[in-house]
Amino acid sequence: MNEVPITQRIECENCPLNDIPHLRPLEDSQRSLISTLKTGEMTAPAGATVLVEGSGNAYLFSILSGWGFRYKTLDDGRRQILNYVFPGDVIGLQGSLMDEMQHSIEALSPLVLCVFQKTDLPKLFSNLPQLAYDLTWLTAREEIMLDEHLLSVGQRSALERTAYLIAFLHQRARAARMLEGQKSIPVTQQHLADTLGLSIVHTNKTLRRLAILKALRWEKGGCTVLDETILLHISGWEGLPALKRPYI
Amino acid sequence: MNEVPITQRIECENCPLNDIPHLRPLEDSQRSLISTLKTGEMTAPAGATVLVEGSGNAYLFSILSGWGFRYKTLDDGRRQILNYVFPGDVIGLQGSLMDEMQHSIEALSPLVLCVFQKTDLPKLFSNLPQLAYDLTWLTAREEIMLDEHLLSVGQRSALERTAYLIAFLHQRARAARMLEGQKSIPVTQQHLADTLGLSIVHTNKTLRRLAILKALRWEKGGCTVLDETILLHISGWEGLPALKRPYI
DNA sequence: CGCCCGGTTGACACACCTCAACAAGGGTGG
DNA sequence: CCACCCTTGTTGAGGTGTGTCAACCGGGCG
Repeated sequence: MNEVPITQRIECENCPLNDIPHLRPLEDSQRSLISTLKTGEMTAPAGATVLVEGSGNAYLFSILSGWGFRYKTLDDGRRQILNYVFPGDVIGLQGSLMDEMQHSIEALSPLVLCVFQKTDLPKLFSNLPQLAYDLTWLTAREEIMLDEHLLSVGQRSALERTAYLIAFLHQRARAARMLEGQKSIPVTQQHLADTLGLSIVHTNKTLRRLAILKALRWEKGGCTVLDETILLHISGWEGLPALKRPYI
Repeated sequence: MNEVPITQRIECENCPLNDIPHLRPLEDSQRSLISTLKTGEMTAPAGATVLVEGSGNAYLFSILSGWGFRYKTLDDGRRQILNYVFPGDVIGLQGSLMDEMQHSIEALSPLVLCVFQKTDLPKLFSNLPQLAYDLTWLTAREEIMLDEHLLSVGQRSALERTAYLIAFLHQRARAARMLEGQKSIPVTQQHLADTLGLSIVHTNKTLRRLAILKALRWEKGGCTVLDETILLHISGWEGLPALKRPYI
């Protein structure tokens, strides 16, 4: 499933990321430089494993469309979902900077990925300092999200934690314009449980409490946020900083 | 306590970091360039808060000596320790890249910090691509550690988690040459509890179990690892990748 | 039709939390 | 020098949040 043919189809001028208001627009000169680095595209169906822990993959990807998640597993199968990935996110950087990936990535919905060669990374730092800066910015932003997840799993109760997670996914998805047309967040309760560090049964009961509070509605294969204010209030989370983020 | 006088005392050629074998040595040209960016030094006594969540600090620091930790708190006082910082680590990058810090940093032992101006960061990316690359490398490494912490807090049992944390601190401290002369890890059980997401009482009982297994010994104000193999075995952790890491 | 997957619910178990009391230092002030 | 307090660590008893087990439901799909 990692062997999907790589072909270039979308030109960078028509990149779907250009239309997402949450992303800081690229200058034309930057875009043309990026387009020289772009190797091609890759698609992955929902449920596919895009990157595998322990592998030393040769590519760096930027997500053009779709949902996915990063995770690690223990030997006996316990799985921790670390974070979710959205259009504009860069994945595979670990495999490019270090020798191998320390986590895996799986598609939640069909993914379209923009492919770069990991060997171009030093070139990017030498020739495109602004893009290198953006890349570091994105990595620092990932750290901010992980910090909040860790605070959540370590200190918040099941109800607080679940409210936080749903609000987090809602904010990120909305920023990426992925909830237009009443679309819901495409996760199973097992995904949420593995993110929260809770059992699936308790996750279910906690979600029902939030549904009774009219904070969300569970639909087949996903959930829809009805009242983000309640979720933020329950979790005591302030929400993501409203920064225009760069992309590559 | 954030107002310790800033003065330059140590020349970069005599930087204590040069002597730590775990760090990839700088080339002379790099070191001289860094020395032009170095603004001075700052010291902080044990227990001092070096950086505060929500502040937009003007500096970027590299740790020359001492132990510290990063943490976040909830409104009602619950605290989650996110990670520990060691000599060679860079802190304050969030305040430099974004508007403000999303976490605080406190000194566990007296800290000596090397101070850089945050406004020099774009200059560093433009003029010193290798150092910018190293900075990104360090950020990616921080992400790897956070991923493992999250896996730990989310999925591992109290015993597994505690074993992991002690082994982790031991490996990092040893790499930084901070355990020479029978020195122990200078944390209280409250620190460990706040890292593990456990109560202090249960942390105490779990540490005693590990002590009975002869994996560690608790001493006044810290712990000493007696048998790292046991800790790794209990936690099912493979240890930190043995990479020579860069520093700035 | 029948199977499988995802979601729901109740009963019960247990890992971990809270409360509480105490011990051993270390620091400080008289 | 002692007296006192505060911090840190230790231990027991009992409570609870969350896990485990198990049964069932509905829909999608072969």
